[in-house]
Amino acid sequence: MVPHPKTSLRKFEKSLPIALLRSREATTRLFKPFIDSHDLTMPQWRVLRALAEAEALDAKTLAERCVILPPSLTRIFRCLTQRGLIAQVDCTDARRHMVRLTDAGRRLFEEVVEESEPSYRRLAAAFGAERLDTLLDLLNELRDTVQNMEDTTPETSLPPLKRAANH
Amino acid sequence: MVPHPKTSLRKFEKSLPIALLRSREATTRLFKPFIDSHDLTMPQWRVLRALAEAEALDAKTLAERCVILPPSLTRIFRCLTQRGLIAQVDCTDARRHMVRLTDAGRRLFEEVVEESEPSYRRLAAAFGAERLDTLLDLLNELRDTVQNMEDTTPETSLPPLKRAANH
DNA sequence: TATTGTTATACTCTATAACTATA
DNA sequence: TATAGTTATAGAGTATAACAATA
Repeated sequence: MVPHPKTSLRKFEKSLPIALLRSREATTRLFKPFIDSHDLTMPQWRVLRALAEAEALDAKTLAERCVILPPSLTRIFRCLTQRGLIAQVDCTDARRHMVRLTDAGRRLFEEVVEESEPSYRRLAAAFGAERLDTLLDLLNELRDTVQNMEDTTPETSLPPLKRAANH
Repeated sequence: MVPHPKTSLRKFEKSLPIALLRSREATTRLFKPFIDSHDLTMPQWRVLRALAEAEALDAKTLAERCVILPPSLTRIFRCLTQRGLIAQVDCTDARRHMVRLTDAGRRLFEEVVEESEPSYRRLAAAFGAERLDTLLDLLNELRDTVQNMEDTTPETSLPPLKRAANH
């Protein structure tokens, strides 16, 4: 007898933040070994991935796209630069820290993509390629929806009293 | 002139782990203030939420459902118990740490739910209630799919060489 | 002997404020 | 004056191994 009441799991599974977290945890578990084996952390990998699809990006854009706070990004820049995976790019606005992938960075990126491709294909096959596409669209649209809500909502109708976190 | 190349964002948005992360970040931003204002962290909140829908749960089940590692859960138990929000429950298997919500814990849970309800409704209205439901189903099914893949996949066809993380 | 959970430890990320430099 | 990024700092989560207690 296992004391795991499976009662009323439905409501729990209907929680959006939790469902997102658990799904992410599952997919991360699937792909993280490939990232680990190249001594990369997940945030570092997101930065490489974002840079792989753009000439160069500045810290602010990367922070937003990769969901990394500026202080973390500063450390990641330092680390990836030391490893020769990214390099700074001159920018007309001297305040901006623009970076790009080096050749070594691009090689590493493509290596990881290649290695993880079979797992991705097996997932797409098991889940259904079209459903995966639907899911991705819904996820991106959800994000847009929340952003629009924030943009169009007067401050006063936002949460009660935004206190400092973790305290 | 803003130096944010919007080129080829499509591929980046097609990355499943990243799309999940960014969507979660957006929805978390929406609901976290309500959690913060009651001096709860998100993991603590997940534990309360999971317990709100079950008589009592043991640490292992909570760790799995809430995506929290056992050492973190131990700390969270200690904190929530000190605050009188959860209490230990006797279990026939003395190895298991079973906990339940106290009355105070349930009151707090319902308070948070009530306060965040308007935001949830606005999100459901803006995104579409049915699409939200579709999204939740897809997320839960994705998780199941990954789990099945892991269960049915021979160890040997798994990633190349699972080295220790962060090193 | 296997399972459950706690402790110990190191590292990373999260989050905020304060500061510097540039526009 | 506003913006971009870094530094500083505190705190929490992540992850692993080792240990204790129970089954």
